[in-house]
Amino acid sequence: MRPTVHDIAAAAGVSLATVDRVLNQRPGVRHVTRERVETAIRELGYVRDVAAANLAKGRTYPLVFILPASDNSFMHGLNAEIRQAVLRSPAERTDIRTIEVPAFDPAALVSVLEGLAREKPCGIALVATDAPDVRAAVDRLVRERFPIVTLVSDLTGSLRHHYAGVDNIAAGRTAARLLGRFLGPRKGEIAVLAGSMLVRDHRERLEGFTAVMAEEFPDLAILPVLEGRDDPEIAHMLVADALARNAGIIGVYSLGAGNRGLIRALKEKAVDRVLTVIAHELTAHTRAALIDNTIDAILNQDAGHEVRSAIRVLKAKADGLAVIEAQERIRLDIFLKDNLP
Amino acid sequence: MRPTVHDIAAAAGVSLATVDRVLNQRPGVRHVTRERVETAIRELGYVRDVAAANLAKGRTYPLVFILPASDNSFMHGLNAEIRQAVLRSPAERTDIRTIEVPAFDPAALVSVLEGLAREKPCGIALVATDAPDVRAAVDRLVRERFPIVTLVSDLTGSLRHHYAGVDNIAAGRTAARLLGRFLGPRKGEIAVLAGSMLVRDHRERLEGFTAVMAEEFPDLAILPVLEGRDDPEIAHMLVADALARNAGIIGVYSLGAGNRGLIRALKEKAVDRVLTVIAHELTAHTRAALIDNTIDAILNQDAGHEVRSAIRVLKAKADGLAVIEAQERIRLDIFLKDNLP
DNA sequence: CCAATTTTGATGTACGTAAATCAAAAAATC
DNA sequence: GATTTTTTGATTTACGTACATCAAAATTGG
Repeated sequence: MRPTVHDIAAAAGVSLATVDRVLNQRPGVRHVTRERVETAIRELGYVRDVAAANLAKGRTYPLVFILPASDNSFMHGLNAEIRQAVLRSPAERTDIRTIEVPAFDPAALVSVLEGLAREKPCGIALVATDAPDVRAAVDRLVRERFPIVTLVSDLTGSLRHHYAGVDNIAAGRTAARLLGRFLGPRKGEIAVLAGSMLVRDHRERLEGFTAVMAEEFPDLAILPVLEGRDDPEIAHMLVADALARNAGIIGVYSLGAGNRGLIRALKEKAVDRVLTVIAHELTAHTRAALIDNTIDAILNQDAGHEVRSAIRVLKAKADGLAVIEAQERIRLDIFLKDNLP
Repeated sequence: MRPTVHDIAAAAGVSLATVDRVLNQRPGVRHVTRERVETAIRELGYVRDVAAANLAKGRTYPLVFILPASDNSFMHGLNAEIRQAVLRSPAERTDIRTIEVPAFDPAALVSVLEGLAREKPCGIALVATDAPDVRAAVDRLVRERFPIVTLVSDLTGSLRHHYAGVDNIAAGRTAARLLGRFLGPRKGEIAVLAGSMLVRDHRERLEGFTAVMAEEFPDLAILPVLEGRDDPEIAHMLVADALARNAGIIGVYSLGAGNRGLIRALKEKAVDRVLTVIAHELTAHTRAALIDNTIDAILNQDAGHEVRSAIRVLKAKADGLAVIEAQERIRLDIFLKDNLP
């Protein structure tokens, strides 16, 4: 059986109360005694029974999720997964609150973060907007010992404890290689549809994409990026226009949201030509398009996994426990029509 | 706050002891009283606090993993993941034992399964060998209320509670489409290297592969399957021989283990020709081959995820709890050189 | 060496559930 | 209606930890 506090007390030759004082870093223990207890803990390999501790403390984990108020399928999906997590709250002892902030608005995000310090959640997950002020606010909270994870979009260079999202540079590189290999020896032009170059994950995807294209597929020329603002209408307009004006387009990489518009444009304007299309995010629309061959491959991040991972990591950090690294790696899912879930 | 047994007792107008009798299906409760308690449970939305219950019971979960004694990278990896899980046992209250049985030997597997009934584990995970006797043995154990999950290789048509592994037909189909698309307009022959057609997962991969090849890539002809018995030496010999004798081979699909031999053969015999190669299972060898362009894509199943999933599912079944379906779906990972973990 | 202070021990209660015991009440049997 | 049997209640202990209180011991300062 694993050792208990009683075993530690016996081994260290002190009382239960003293062990408790050491374990919960309460004052009133002489330095030498504290060391004696800590030695016993190490030697017996004691690990606190988190379940029993939580029971005794009546502990819950108040968590805050901060999301951009974006009206696209992916954010809706992310929201839905958080609601699922809320349903599991009783069993997981979590108490989850979500806050919506205007998208692409660092100031709003910062003010929410500042307000949070007072309400003392035991963990914060946020879809980061990449700005110096946000980084500073996050770093401040981390220094005040709040566990913080970034979700979907990272905040490189900040002190956040963990990033629950995919490697977007790798995603862009993967998209490029898939597109390049699928196109084979053909020469032509590639249209790229993004949401906004102000968002870090989109910038990174493009960066990875152009890098591999330049290195490995010199016969494919990347056209200037179309910024669809993750809006189906704008995306439709931009793509339809590009296809109408440029007959040399043989491939499309859609690295953001708004794929509904892209798909409509492809069906209207590309019936007579063979396009190879790679898009991000598996939704009802992209799934249907993959099945009817309008899209050739979908790169996806599993929002459910991201949310569950963020919660696990925040709880672990709050308890000062280790996480299973491999379990928390968010994979880049590649879907062809054959391996759809 | 979530309701406790006390609340149920008060609501149903019975004592704590009676609630306990109902909850733990102990005898000595009149039918009408039992119903009154169950109604209260439903109306208050009571859910047993598993952590507290386990604490009170001093419960552990004795689990058994039954694995084939195969000497290949994948099985070594699977074993390593189980050892990792053993290290987490104290925190997860598991008590994991692994049993090795000769590979491809239904009789041995059956006799292990029969022996298990006496030792009363609270859950069994097995890499199934697909045979009627095995199915019967599994069904018998399920009827005796043992939670059972198949791992890596399924036992279709049996009563097993869950399958922790990938959809191998989908894997084969995906491999075919990747290979077909990568090869583009080229015509030629495809070599297929398998472990053994006696193993269900290999049969299924081949089935999916040939189906998509026939439907969508009629210009590619599949050569007779090479059975390498998951052995690098045999694989090397078979592939080297095939390449030497057939100049028309332009693609290879390796759907089993023994890729070390395949890679060596490719490097020796295919320096002067352009081959497109898809293999299964990410190991040190396949990873290196992917990076140096010997292999074009690797399909993988995450052994760590499979083991953790099997454990979660077995524990949940033992407690009669629901599992998060999406979390337990084992994905088919597709790795190009750009998205390696 | 005494007093003041700090450190330690002993003990009890609590968390939500399991499991056991024994007495009391209710129902079924004759 | 008395007796047996079944059902229910009341109470206790336990799991491993947290946390509080009060007394006792050890240490420190003067």
